Amino acid sequence: MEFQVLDVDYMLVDEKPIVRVLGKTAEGKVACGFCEDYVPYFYVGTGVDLLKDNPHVVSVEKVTRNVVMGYQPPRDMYKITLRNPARTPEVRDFLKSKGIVPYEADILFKYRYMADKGLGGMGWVKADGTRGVNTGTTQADIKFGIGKIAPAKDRENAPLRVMALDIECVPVVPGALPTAEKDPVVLISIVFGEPYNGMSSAVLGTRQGGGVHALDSEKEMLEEFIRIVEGFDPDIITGYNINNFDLPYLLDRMRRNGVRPVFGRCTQKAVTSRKVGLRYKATIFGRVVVDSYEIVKKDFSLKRYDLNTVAEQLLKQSKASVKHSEIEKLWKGGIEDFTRLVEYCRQDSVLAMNLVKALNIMDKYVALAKVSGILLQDTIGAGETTRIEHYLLREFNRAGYVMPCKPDPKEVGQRETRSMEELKGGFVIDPSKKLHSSVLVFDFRAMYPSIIRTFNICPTTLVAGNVGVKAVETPSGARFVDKDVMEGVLPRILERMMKQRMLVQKKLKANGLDPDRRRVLYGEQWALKIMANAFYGHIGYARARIYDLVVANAITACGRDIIQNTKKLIEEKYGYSVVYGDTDSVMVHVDGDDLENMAEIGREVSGYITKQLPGIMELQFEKIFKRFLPLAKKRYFALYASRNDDGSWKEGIEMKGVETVRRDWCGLVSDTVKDVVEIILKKEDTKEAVRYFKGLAEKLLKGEIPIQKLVITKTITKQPRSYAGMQPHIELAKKMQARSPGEAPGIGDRVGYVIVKGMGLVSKRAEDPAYILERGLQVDSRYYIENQLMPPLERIFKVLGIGRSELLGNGRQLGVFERLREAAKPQVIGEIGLGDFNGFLCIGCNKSYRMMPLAGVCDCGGAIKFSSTRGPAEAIVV
DNA sequence: TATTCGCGGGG
DNA sequence: GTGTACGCGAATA
Repeated sequence: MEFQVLDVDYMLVDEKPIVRVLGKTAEGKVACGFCEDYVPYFYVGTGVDLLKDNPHVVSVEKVTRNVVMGYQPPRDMYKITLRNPARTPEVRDFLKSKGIVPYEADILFKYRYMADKGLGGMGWVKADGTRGVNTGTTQADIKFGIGKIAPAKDRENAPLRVMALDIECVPVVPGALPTAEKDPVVLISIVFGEPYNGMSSAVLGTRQGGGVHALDSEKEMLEEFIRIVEGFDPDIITGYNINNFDLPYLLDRMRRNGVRPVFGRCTQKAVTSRKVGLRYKATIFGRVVVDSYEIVKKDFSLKRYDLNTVAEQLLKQSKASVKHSEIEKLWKGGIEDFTRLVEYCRQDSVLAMNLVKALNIMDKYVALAKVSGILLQDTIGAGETTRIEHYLLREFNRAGYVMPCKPDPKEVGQRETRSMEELKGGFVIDPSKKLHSSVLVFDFRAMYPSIIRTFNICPTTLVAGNVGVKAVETPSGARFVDKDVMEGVLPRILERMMKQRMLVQKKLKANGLDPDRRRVLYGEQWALKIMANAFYGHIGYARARIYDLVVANAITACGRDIIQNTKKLIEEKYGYSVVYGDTDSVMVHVDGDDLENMAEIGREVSGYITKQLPGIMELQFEKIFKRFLPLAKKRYFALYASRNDDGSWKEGIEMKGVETVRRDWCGLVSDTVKDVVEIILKKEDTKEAVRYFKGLAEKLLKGEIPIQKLVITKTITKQPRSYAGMQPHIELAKKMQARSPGEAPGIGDRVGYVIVKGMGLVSKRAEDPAYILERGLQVDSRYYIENQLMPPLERIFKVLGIGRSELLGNGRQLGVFERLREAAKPQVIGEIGLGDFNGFLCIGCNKSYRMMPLAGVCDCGGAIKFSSTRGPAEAIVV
C-alpha cells in the first residue's frame, strides 16, 4: 500500500520502541504502520570500554566512517546500539563526562528512523507487512506491522481534513484575562472543513438556546468536544492563537474536570501543550496543529495581527465586534445577547478556517516538508536550522559520514564571538552618488550555491595546510579538494536541488496547468530555492553541526572576488562604468535609452561575462533602471523597466533601504518623498522637484495641508509619569488626562499628535488633532518643514547638488527662510487661567520678562503678552 | 547611532 | 522528548 506521511513517533513496550508511521492514503484513509525491529544507536571514536557493563547498551560494533572535519580518510568508529531511545541522553552524557566525543547522539528517534528508511514528512511511502501486530490504541483505518517500507514516487497530495476551533470563557474578575484556574469554558465552536453529520459548524455551550448544542456541565461539554474531534477525525486542527490560548486552556480545564485530554490518533497518548521558549506548543499525535495566528504573523506583513485586522486585510471580511468587557454581559444576558456571543464565537473559528483554506497558507509548509524531509508539524514550528540539519543528516550519512552532535552553549558562545569578529560578508561597490540614466541591472544567479558548486566547497573537502592533493585555492586562502578527486557533499546536494528547481520551473511554464497543480509546483520550486539558499548561512551559524568559519569565509571571499572581477571586466571590455553593486548584483551605465537596444546590450554583456566566469557561475541580465538615484550604500531609488512574460515592459519605482513609512514621521513626509522622487525619476527635472517642494512648504505655511497628513503616531508603553525624558506623545497624554480623564489614552494606546505653534519645547506643543480643529489652533509649520520634511529631502537633493539654501531661499520674493522666521512667531491664544500664567513675553523677539516692562512694550518695540505653558495669551481669567 | 528591552495574540 | 529557542519597535546608553 501507499500513503503520505503525516506523523511519526514511537511507543515503548517493555522498554522497547515500536515506531509508528501514520499517514493518509490517496482515498483519504488513515494508515499506520508499526515497526518493532528498529533500535536507537549513535557513534563514538574511542572509549567503548567505558560501556562494558552499561545496561542500556545492546551492542558495540566496529565500523568505518568519515568525520566532517576537512578532507581526510575514513576512520574506525564504534556504533553503539541501545535498547531504549529515551536512555540515549544518559549514555551520551556519561561518555561526554569522560571526555569522549559522541556522534549523532542527539537525533530524535523518529528522525533517526526516517533518515535511515528514506522517509520524509508529506512524502509518499510504499509499505507492506502484516496485520495483527501490537498497535496499542492507535486510531487508524488501516493498521499493519511494517515488513518493508520505502519512499515511493511523488504524486498528488492526499486530501487533508481540517477543523477549526475557538473557545469563550467568562473571567471572574471583569476586565482581566480569563484564567483556567478559575474561569470555566462556556462555549466551544468548531468549524468542519467538510460537512460532518450534515453540519458545517457546531457551537457547544453550557447554556441553552442561541443555536447552541447545550450540555449540562463544563465537564460534559469537554467530553462532547473530544467525541466530536474523534468522530470528525481531522488531520489539521486550526484556530487563532490556539497554541497560546485555546488549547492550553482546554487541556487545563479538562484536567480540572477529570477529563483525559485524548483527541489525537492514539487514546494512549494524551494531548500535551508545553512551553517552548516563551510560548506554548501543542502536540497531538497523528494531527497537525496549525495556529493561523503564528502563520499569518510569519507570512504576511501587517501593522497589527488581531483577528479583526487580519480578517479585514487578508480575507476582506469584517468581523462583528464584541468587546471583551461585554462577554460577561452577553453570556448572562437575554437570548439576543447570548445569540450574539454564540455567533461571535462561531465566527472566530470560521475566520481561522478561512485563513487556512482561502489563503492556502499550508502550501508552502507542505512544500517545505517534502523538500526538507521533516514532518509537516515541524515545518510550522521549527525554523530553517531544523530543516537543513535533517537534510544534511540524510545526505552525509548516505555519503558515509557521521554528524557531530550539536554544540553545547559555551561552544555556541565562543563561535558567536568568533563569527562576529571574523566572518566577512559580501562586497558593496561604492555607489556613484548622482542621478543616472540608462542603467542595466545584472545579478549572479544563486550566487552562494553556485560558488559552493563551482569551487567544490564543503567541510568535507577543506584541505588542511600541507596535505598534498589536487586542490583549488579560494581568495581567502582556504583550499578545497578538486572535484575530480572527490565531490563534496554540499556541492552534490546543491546540484541536485538547483537542477530539480529548474525542472519544476519548466513544468510551471506549461500551458493550461490545473490551478491546484500550479500551486503545488510553485510551492516546490519556492521551497527548493529557500533550502538551497540556506546552506551558506547554515555553515556560518553558531549552532550548526557543520559550523566552519573557514568554509563560510571561503564562500564570501569567492563572492567578493567575483563581483570585483566582473566590475573590472565590464569596464575594460566595454568601457561602461559600473555605478553600483551589492554582493551579487551590478548596475552598469550604458549608452542610449531604447529599452530593446539596452536589453540587447544586457544579453551581450551577461553572455560575455558568464563565459569568463569560473564553473557554473552565471551573470544574468535582470532589468533596466531607466533612472537610478543612489543615496548611499544599500539606499537607492530607481525607475525600473522589467520584462513581462509576454515580452512587454513593466515600469515602476523601486526604493531600497529608504524608510518611507516610519511612525515618527507624519504622512506628509512619505507622500512628499514619494512625489519628489517620482518627479526626479520620471521627468528628470530637478528644478520641478525643487518647485514642488517649495510649493508644499508654502502650503504648509499657509495652513493648507490637511491636519491628518501631519499626525505623528507613537505608542504609550508605560506610565506617563515614569518617562525620564520628555516626549511629545507622553506630554499630550498628560494634557488629555487633565482635560478629560475618561477619554485619555493609556498604556498600550497609540497616540496621534500634531505640533502646534507656541512657546517652549516641541514636546510641550504636541496636540490632539481633534482639539486643534475644535479650537482652531495653528500648526507649527516651521517644525514640519525643518524637522519632518527637510531631513529626508535634504539627503535626496544633496545627491543632485542642491543644497539647503536653494531649497529654502528664493532670490526675488520673500524666501522660505524669511517665511519660517515669520512662522516661528508664537501664536497668541485668547485667555489663560491664573494657574497657567508664568510671566510676560514679547511676541516680537520672544524675550521673556518676570515683570511687565515699565515701558509697556519690549526693548525691541514688540508687544508684550502674558506667558503660559500653553503659549502667549491676550488675557488672564481670574 | 548601536544595543538592550518588552511584548505580541487570546478572553 | 536521543528536544527546542522569535522578531520587531521602543527605550536606553
